[in-house]
Amino acid sequence: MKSAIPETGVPITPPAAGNGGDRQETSLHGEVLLRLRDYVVEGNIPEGARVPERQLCDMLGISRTPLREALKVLAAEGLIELLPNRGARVRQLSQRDLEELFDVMAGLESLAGRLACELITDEEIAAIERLHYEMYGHYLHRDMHGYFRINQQIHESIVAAARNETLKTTYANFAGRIRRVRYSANFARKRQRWGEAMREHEAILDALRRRAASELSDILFQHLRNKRSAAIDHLAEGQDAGLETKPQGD
Amino acid sequence: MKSAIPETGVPITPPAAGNGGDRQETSLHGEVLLRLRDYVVEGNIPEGARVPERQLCDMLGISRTPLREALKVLAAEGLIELLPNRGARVRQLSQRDLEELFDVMAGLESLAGRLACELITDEEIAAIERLHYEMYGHYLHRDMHGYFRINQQIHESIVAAARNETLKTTYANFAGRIRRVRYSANFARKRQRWGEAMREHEAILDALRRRAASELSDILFQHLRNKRSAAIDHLAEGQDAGLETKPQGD
DNA sequence: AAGACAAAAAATGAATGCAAAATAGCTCCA
DNA sequence: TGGAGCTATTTTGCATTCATTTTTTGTCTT
Repeated sequence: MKSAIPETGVPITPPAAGNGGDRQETSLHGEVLLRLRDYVVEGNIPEGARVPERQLCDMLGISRTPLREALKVLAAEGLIELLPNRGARVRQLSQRDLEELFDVMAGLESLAGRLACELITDEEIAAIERLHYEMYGHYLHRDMHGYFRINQQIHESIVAAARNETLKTTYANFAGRIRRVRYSANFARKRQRWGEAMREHEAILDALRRRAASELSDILFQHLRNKRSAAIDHLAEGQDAGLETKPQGD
Repeated sequence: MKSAIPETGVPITPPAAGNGGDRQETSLHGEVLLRLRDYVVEGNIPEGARVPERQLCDMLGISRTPLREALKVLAAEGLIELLPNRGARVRQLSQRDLEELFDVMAGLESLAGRLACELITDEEIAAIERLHYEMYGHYLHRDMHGYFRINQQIHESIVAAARNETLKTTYANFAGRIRRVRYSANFARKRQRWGEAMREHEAILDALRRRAASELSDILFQHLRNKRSAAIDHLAEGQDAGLETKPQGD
């Protein structure tokens, strides 16, 4: 068997027992969609690898119909590619694709900041401040993992403060697309960039406190632009060195 | 028959003859997707109306499998809703939904402007200038339809100048979602707003000439924000007056 | 022995079939 | 006469089946 998929599969619903989780998710195909999306996003399938439907069906314990529906949706989301008569592959992101994705993310966060300034409460800002100082602590301790976790929380808080569900959903979609590279692009050794990022975050917080929408928008865009450069650089190095974007646990 | 769909249906492929169009689009489901998307976007199905699968199948001359795949994709795109066990409905956009969508569009155009400033050529700017003056002509002649057509071309040119296919696709997606309301939201009577819009467009062009990215970003956002207000106002009036968003030809 | 052709096997795309859920239609009762 | 409850029809969700297309494998030719 030349399977490209590691055998991590667990059937979706223990064949006929009540589904243990309280997730009221109806419809098999919806469940399949969630499962498959996570499965792809988390990098369980090698990029560009062909993914036989049958195998996924066996893995998920379903028939091809709902699976194919889910695949179509994932393709529309940009996570996978569907080649006519030749099956599905995990979409391979070129450097250009990544640049584009980062830029769109930058635009979305920039927008989020702008909108957030309109209605954000003092409490929300205070919460972000707390996250900021927590992140600063991780920075001082050189705790990369903790830093990144809080960093994401800050950005998500800003998106949440924009009070725009459509934006939030779109943001989450794009975040999912680049999640795998994001992991590997933690500019691990770029100490200098790290310091820069901290300063940028201070500027973000400052602009947010003053509700300076336009300014915050600029800062966020530039911040993400810099992140993009760091990620692309890191990735390019990694590729040159032959390092694959290996999936790594959360 | 209580059909909600007007009988405009033409089978996708003249049953067994070679497909007349040179559109090499393979795969029935892809064709169905395009057809159905247009069909929905153009407002052929009343909002919120239930749409039996069978009827769409008959209309398109296909079986339910590819149709359902297309429906799932359209749902993921936000054009329709899929209620479990209760079929598909054309998504009804609340006023809040529209506000959110307009804001996201504003963010995307704002981003497009910012990016465009980085690489746009003098020729591209000249082309936009030509469009601008053409639009100005329509403005002077109070030719609403022509004005709007060129207006869209200008905005699309800016998005194109951003040189970001991902952005372009995303933009197109959102544009499709609000297309039906856009038509009806031509702030038809708002002469004052029209003049404002023209002035904003001049500012856009000015910033673009100077490649003033940040400034252009602000102007575009504000421009779209104003458009949003006009659209929402108009729509609210229309609803009060009981005017439905009736589809109108291109 | 290498490449080309052909047949077999497998995978995809779409249609059909079947069970469960929802809607409608109808009867019966207050 | 109006409404609650039950039955019948329709509709949805998923599995299965069938027809093409692709891929693989084996053989033959040069």
